[in-house]
Amino acid sequence: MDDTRERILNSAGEAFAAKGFEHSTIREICGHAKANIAAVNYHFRDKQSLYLETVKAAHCSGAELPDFGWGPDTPPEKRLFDFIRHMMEDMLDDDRPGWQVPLLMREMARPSQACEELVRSFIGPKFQVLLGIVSEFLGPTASQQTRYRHTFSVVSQCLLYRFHRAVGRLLVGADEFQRLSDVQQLAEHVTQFSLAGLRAATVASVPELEPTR
Amino acid sequence: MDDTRERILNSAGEAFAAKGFEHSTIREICGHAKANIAAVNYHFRDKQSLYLETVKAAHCSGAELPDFGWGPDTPPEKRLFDFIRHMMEDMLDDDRPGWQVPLLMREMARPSQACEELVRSFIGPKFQVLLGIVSEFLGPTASQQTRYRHTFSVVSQCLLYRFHRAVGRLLVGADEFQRLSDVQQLAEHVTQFSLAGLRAATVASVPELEPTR
DNA sequence: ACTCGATTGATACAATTGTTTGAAATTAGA
DNA sequence: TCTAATTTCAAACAATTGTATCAATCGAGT
Repeated sequence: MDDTRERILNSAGEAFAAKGFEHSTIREICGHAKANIAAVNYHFRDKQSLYLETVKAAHCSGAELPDFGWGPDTPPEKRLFDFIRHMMEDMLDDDRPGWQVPLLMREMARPSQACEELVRSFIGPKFQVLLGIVSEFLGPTASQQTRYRHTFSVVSQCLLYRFHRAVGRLLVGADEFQRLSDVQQLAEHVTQFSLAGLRAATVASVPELEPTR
Repeated sequence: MDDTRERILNSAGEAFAAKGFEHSTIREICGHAKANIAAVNYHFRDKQSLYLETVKAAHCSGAELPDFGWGPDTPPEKRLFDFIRHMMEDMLDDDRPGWQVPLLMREMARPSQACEELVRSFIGPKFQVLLGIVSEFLGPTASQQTRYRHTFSVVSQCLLYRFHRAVGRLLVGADEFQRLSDVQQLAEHVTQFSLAGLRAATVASVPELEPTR
């Protein structure tokens, strides 16, 4: 029965997500998992490999690309909002069970060896979806650089409220920051802000079609 | 002669900036500073206090609010661009001497006890400047929440290229990401994108001027 | 029931690290 | 020059941590 492996993986996930790699000790992980110290050496090789397996498990069982129920006639505005809203929910909903998302956030904040596969199999696909949506706004004439820049401009707004939470709280006060982090309102704001930016880029790239739209 | 203190502070700054708090050892710091191990106990109290002093020194001697030479008639568009451009230069210019900025970036990425004063005396003032510029666009009727949200939307775009550099490189390729990180072009893009978002908010807050879409 | 591989368990090991200590050396003031 | 405070130095301490060892235990196939 390979139950021990699972227990350790789970306990390690919690520990790594809560306290990071360095501050998590094998003894504590195994203690919480009711396993022997040597089990981590047997089932995994060492602490580093255990961490890699943990990250891998996180983005496998973790949040997957959801089916938004988009049809071919779903307007890009709605796609953009859905995507942003989904991303916000994933990142900002704190009282959600599971260590997976927090662990991935931690890995993103200070990338290690595990980041490469994380991007390839988790972040990358999502990025491509957003890149597609953004490209619908920019049109076929936009350069790849332009597409990238605008996509980054959109995601960056989502990332801030998670990755600079501490700074945000100190800047505007904890309670105000909490209010600002309301997923629905935040998604609406980011969508509106980004829509304007995207449409402006479209206009700018086709100078002869100036304002009157 | 209190030269040893300075040498240790400098050496510690380099180490903390390069490898972080946990991976920097007192022995290595003192070795590089040609000081005795016990000197850090004598001049500072312990490793933690040394780190706090290092961060403090970083944002004191580090980048200060520059004089942009703005006059009372400087248009907010130019102020916005100047601010963004300055922020980009501070964060993205890698081959600049000094460990100060990298250390502050590290502290922002994973805030510790030192973050509080960092925000108060370094980030806060800059944030207020941008908040003022943004408010010029939004007008006096905008709520405080709206001001905050738009300010965050602007800064977030700047932060991404520094704090998610590793992910960005993996997403679009190292060379492409390098090209995307060109300060001048990037500042222009973020300014354009943000200008559109800010102007759209202004329009939206005055419903009777709705665009005929 | 027996055997062999897989798994678990208690313990020891080696290395690192932050911190402390107390004596020596240096410096500054009278 | 003498003295007292400041600063440096080498060494050791205590605690932690990842890893390795090797015997004990378990489980399934024969």
